[in-house]
Amino acid sequence: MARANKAIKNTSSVNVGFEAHDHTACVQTALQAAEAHCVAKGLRFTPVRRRTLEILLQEHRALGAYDLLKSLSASGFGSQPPVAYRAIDFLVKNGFAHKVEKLNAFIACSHPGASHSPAFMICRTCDVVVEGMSGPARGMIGKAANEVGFKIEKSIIEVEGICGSCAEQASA
Amino acid sequence: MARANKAIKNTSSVNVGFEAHDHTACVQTALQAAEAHCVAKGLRFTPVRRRTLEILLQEHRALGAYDLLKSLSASGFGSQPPVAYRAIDFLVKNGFAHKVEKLNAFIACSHPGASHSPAFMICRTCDVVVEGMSGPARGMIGKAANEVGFKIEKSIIEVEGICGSCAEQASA
DNA sequence: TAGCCTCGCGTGATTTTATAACATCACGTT
DNA sequence: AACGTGATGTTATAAAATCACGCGAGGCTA
Repeated sequence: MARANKAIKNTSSVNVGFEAHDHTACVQTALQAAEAHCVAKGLRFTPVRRRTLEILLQEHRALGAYDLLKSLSASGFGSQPPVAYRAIDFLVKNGFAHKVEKLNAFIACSHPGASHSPAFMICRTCDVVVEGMSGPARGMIGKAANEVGFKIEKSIIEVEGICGSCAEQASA
Repeated sequence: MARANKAIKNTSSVNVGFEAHDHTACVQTALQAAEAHCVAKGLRFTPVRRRTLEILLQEHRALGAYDLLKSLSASGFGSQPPVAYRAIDFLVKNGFAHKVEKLNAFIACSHPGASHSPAFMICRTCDVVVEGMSGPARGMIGKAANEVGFKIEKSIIEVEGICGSCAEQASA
């Protein structure tokens, strides 16, 4: 699990770090927001699903399905892949989490509610993933799509590179 | 191999179809261009690598590594995964082919030479993949990256949706 | 030309990621 | 209580990717 493990070494994100960021509270807030959303939409925010989102929120980084599965089974849920994949599917379908295709990994949504197409910046050194926002069907690709009559439904935008802190360390 | 097989049913692309498009010639041209590029750069365009590119060019669609492997072994090359992956790595590294992350599949480059960041349109109905062009680090994500000091090295842009011909069929 | 080095290739084995298929259980409806 | 639906759990398997080892062809130096 080279790639997945590589991600583990980094726990903070570029957004966190200064003030002591009450992560516990922010996780709770996000969970409550998700719960409210599910109630409103008639979705079942079951224990596995809730716990899965909680793990993603706590870790605050992209986790592989099998990393999640490990945590879930440690939490008393099933230990077989479908347990994790089904929970992930639910979260992704409903916008609570996203898949980072480049990493085959999943991350809690940073902009819940805001119906958005996510765009990820992935540091190749520390594997931190930051979610920016992006409108769908934009730029040259949107134009190209129009020209050939292609109707964009979903866009995947992921950029790889080096983040600010890693760049500093490299030049230091 | 659900996803990979699904792709098989479509052999043409939105770019092909009117005139009888001499595909044999266009494959040969592309191969010769690749060969020339390798000679110029001191790269070894070996038989497996050449054949791998040839297959991708002939098929003119995204192929999984194991689809490629099957063709390669049928052509007299090795039958184990590394055979395909090593050839693919070479082609991707040198810009002769691209990986479509969303499909875990590979496709010959449509704009060889033009040092570009590819952008793919993927039809969810027929799985045809069309490569558009895109400058690196553009749009909102480029802006967001600047703001947080993230240096973009490579961008992955893939949009999913429905292509012109599939849309027509659906409405017919 | 012999010795050496590097790189590409072939193979076996394994790891990582993802799905299929099927039984059971909880819940709401009738 | 009977039923349908959807969530969960399990076994098994498929699909995608990598590791590790050895061989051999080509260049290089001596």
